[in-house]
Amino acid sequence: MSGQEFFQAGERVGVQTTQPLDRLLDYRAPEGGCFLGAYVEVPLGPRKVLGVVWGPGAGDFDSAKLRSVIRVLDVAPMRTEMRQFLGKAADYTLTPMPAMLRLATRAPGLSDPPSMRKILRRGEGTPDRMTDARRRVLEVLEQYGGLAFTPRELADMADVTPSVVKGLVKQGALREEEAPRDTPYPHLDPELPSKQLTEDQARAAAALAEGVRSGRYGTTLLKGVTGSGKTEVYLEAVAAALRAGRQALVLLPEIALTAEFLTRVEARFGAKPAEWHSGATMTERRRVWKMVGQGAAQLVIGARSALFLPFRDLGLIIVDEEHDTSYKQEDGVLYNARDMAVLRAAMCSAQVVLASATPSLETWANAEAGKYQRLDLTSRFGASVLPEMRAVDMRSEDLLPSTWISPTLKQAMKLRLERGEQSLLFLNRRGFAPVTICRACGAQVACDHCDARMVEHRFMKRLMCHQCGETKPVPEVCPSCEVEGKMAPVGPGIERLAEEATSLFPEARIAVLSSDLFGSARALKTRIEEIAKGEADIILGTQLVAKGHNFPMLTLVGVIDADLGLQGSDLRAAERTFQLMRQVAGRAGRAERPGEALMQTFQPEHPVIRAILSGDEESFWKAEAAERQAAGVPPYGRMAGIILSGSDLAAVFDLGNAMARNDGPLRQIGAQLFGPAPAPIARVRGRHRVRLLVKAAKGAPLQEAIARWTAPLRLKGDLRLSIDIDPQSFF
DNA sequence: AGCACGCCGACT
DNA sequence: GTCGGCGTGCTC
Repeated sequence: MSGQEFFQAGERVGVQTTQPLDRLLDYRAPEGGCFLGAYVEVPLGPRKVLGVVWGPGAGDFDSAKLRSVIRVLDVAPMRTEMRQFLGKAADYTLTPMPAMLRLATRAPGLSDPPSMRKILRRGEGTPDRMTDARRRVLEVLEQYGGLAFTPRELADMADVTPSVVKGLVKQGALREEEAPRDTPYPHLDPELPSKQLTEDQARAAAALAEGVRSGRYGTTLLKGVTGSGKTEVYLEAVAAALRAGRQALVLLPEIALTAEFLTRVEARFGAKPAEWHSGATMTERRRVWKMVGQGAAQLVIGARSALFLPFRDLGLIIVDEEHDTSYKQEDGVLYNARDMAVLRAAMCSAQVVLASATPSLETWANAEAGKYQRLDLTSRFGASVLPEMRAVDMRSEDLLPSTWISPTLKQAMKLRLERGEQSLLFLNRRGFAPVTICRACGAQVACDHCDARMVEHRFMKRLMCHQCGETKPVPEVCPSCEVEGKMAPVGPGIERLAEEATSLFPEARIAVLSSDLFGSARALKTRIEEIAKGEADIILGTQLVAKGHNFPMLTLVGVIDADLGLQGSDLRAAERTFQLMRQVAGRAGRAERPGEALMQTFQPEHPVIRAILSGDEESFWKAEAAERQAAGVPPYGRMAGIILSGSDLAAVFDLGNAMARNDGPLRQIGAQLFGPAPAPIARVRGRHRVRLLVKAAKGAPLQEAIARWTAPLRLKGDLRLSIDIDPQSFF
């Protein structure tokens, strides 16, 4: 490895492009030369493509055919640590480098010259007639000293029409200038007063700040129940990073949570940070990407893809709600943002904080093994006890068919209504009914494109496939036996539960929180705020409600089906159920009122249910860890999923069988191979899916073996293969 | 990823 | 004869 940082014009450079070529291509450095890591535009066949100067050229390509870099883009070169990070992430996830590079260059207009806009400053001239409106405009400029504004901003601030501003320009009282459109983010001030921290919080904050000051890599599990003030604590770690002049990144699992979070950041640091998520506009994304690279964005709040932003000096990554399953990217490049955060931090000597009330077993085990530091926040504001948690044994409850609220739960809800308090019912099933069945022949309505059953959504009067989004009307006639009027909804969905709650408590104000009932994150946020203010008596929610909202009037949580997720072959089912219930249960009694959590279950003696009710988390984790260790599954073993797909089922299976026969590389590392078997969702959008599962010992070189195993394959026709290292979901 | 090249079946 | 299907290979 040469330590060369700059390449003279005409020198050979190796360029990594975003095109799916799994190797570097040699080019000549452009006129004026280029730096290592420069983002460049290069000719490839008849096209111009985006690339990054990855190193010196290999020199194995005919000089006569060598072409030149077209131009160097006007952005900071990619840092060495970023190239290393992308390389390691590619190796780990078995993702081709170009796909990795595409993740890191997801900024619109990257190759465009910096976009300019018109701004106005105070000019030399004085207007011939000084009107009231004109005076106001000039006063605004005076007030802000040397600052300049766009005509629009200036007109708004002075409360005049744009024509007044235009007039002043004509008179020479205002001067027009061209300035870059992408401007630095406002300065964040870590010295503004923080919230008063409890002793517990202050101790944790100090420990995190010390880690940040060390300037070294380190990962900390910050564990604290809902309401223990995790956010306040890790914002102090952010403050420490800002003081050290380094950048910080906060990853949030859900876009819906960012708005509330931005307000808290503003309160602590005096300005809003940069925001990175799929909902942001093109202009905003480009600004974030460029400013992050220049160090002109000190703090970024973002979704998992923010990990691939070109930070100039990243000193801290917070992964909030680290156990959240949405950190796992499930299509395209398959990666887990939590693990990639740790990798990235290791590459740039940053600290990672994994915050959660209910950490994933992986994180818990890493802390247990001493690989991560662990900080516990135990005290809560107000009442310092967990809610009272009880199981409702559904075997002895007297329930009418097609109803799901037990008399015990109903009684508890009635009490809350009388006291003017809120109840929350949790059911992780969207729609009205999960299954539509024919009472004549027993057939279930399935999606025409996938094998998933279709879910009735009564509010839109249609059936919907939660796999592909396909909808169709509820059939009058059975598609299978053609008998009329026998189609019936079976099982509970959140909408149906709402119907039941309405009939039980006709006077109550009922709010339903389900992702498909809201058009935008904003609408959802507004509704959540209304509910927090007390504008609902009964809240019905899916997964959404388990995500850390504060409802002060809430004193009862009812889990409609605690058994959902306990059964099934997913190795993380028990963990998920545990996390979900703990988190939902944590909602109750956040303010002073004592809370109660009721779990409806048909198996109250199940170890998971018992562990949750006992309130002893450590014993749950230890039991679950022992079970996983015995089974040799993550985090005590390694797994990878191989999904094969294609339109011809037989061809997909043939490929799977051929792969299973030629599993030499896997056997060499002592790995086991399961399948091929139809993937749990065996058909998606008309494509058949077959799954192979690889299981290996913890220390085994799994990626290397899979790479050797799959490398010789030539995929014919529309066959596709995707590799999922550390699969999260088995669906 | 695109795009050209090329080798076979179905037409003018 | 030639148009066009898409399988195979190349791009510095």
